[in-house]
Amino acid sequence: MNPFQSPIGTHDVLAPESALWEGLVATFAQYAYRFGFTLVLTPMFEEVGVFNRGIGEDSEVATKEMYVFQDRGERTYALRPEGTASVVRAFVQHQPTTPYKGWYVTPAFRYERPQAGRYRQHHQLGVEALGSDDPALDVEVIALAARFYRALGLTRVRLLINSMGHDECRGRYVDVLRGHLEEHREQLCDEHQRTWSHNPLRVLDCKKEPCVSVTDDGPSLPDFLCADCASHFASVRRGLDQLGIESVLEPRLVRGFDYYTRTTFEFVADALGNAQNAIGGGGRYDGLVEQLGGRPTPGIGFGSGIERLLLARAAEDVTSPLINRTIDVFVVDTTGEDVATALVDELRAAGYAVERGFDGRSMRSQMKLADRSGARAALLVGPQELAAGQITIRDLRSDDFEQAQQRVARENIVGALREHLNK
RNA sequence: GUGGGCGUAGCUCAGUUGGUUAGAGCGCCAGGUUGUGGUCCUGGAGGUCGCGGGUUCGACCCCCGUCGCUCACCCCA
Repeated sequence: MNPFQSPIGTHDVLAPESALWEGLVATFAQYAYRFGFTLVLTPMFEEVGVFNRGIGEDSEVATKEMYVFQDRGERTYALRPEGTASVVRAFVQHQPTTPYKGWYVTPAFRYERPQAGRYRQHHQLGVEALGSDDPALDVEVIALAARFYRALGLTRVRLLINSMGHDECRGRYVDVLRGHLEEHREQLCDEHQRTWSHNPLRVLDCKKEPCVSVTDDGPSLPDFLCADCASHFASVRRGLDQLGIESVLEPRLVRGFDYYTRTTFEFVADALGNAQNAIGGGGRYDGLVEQLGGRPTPGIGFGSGIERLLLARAAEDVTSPLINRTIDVFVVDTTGEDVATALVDELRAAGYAVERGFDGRSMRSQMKLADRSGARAALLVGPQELAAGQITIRDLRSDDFEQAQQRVARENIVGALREHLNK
């Protein structure tokens, strides 16, 4: 066994799998750009308050899952457990003009026991839109996610949606819910018998039978929306309908972070049979900017887990690569005269992806490498070519030795290769 | 944090009641073809059998501990 390996719950990603990551991120960048979002980069760690103020001091993530540490200056930091809080902190710090729309891709860290689709370091891509409470913006954010998933080739994805209202709606609901839970507290599962009073919304998330039936009979969140929130929610749903994006009202959907207000949503991949089938989620957080010290500013965003998106693609047997990472040409040089060194440089300058043999390997050996590289053509330089000032272009997709290769003058190689590859 | 399964070559895995030098397939390297890949043939490299302790004349195998992987609960992406 090696003395070192990647930490628990983390993974190295090498080719060819890494090409899927590249393709996924490139696709997301393309869609974010189309939707008017610009890239935002923030530190991977923040003062711990940035995170636990927003997501809730006593949420699961804040209490037991954060990677908290002290630096040498005895400041207390945490590795980011999710993407939103950092972007909002940066928004408050720099005060860009609104509406501000940023997209990101980032690792996220949570200290938990790993299992399928759940890691201590996972990766999210997402967007945040700040400075507008227009329901059309909610629709844009959700549509971006939906269009992106479709571009990945995912078809068995459902959108669950709910509205939590603003503080007052939510407060009234929580009061009534707490009352209901108190009446039926003996019927709750063991864990929630202890915690129902502290955070009643969490009971809605519980999948155990007793809690499910108690909350089924209880008050429903959408019934408590004020006129404004109800009409906002109706507009969001109407906008989604207009775009042909199907959404399923899920009154129990409250999500894990405390900062959510009004629109909340979650995308689940039905192809993932296990419990980790949420591939993305998000919502509005109209109070978060203020909580992090800014002027009252509404906002909405979503985040999506890269690992789960890839698992969902695999589960749906989607095989499109999203991006091509095979090389174009492989240079085989058996002269020992460094012909390849200048040749590959010239070809690369012309825009080709080029690999070559090293270590003075035999022609047979280098041809094997050429084949394995996936290159469409090999360029051969041996003593004969060197003496004649020529290069042999060898087509690697052909099995006809005579037809498959031609000699061209060294100085015409770029043009000849271009012509050859275009055939 | 709790529970199940599993740790043997780069990968996927065999390994007899505990008995000489731990094997296979794939992959890798070289050769057959001193200038030609993808097929075929031959050869080679590569292992502290996760780690530590114990039982035994003898341990990959049995026992204890530990670390890791994995799956599930919980929660989430």
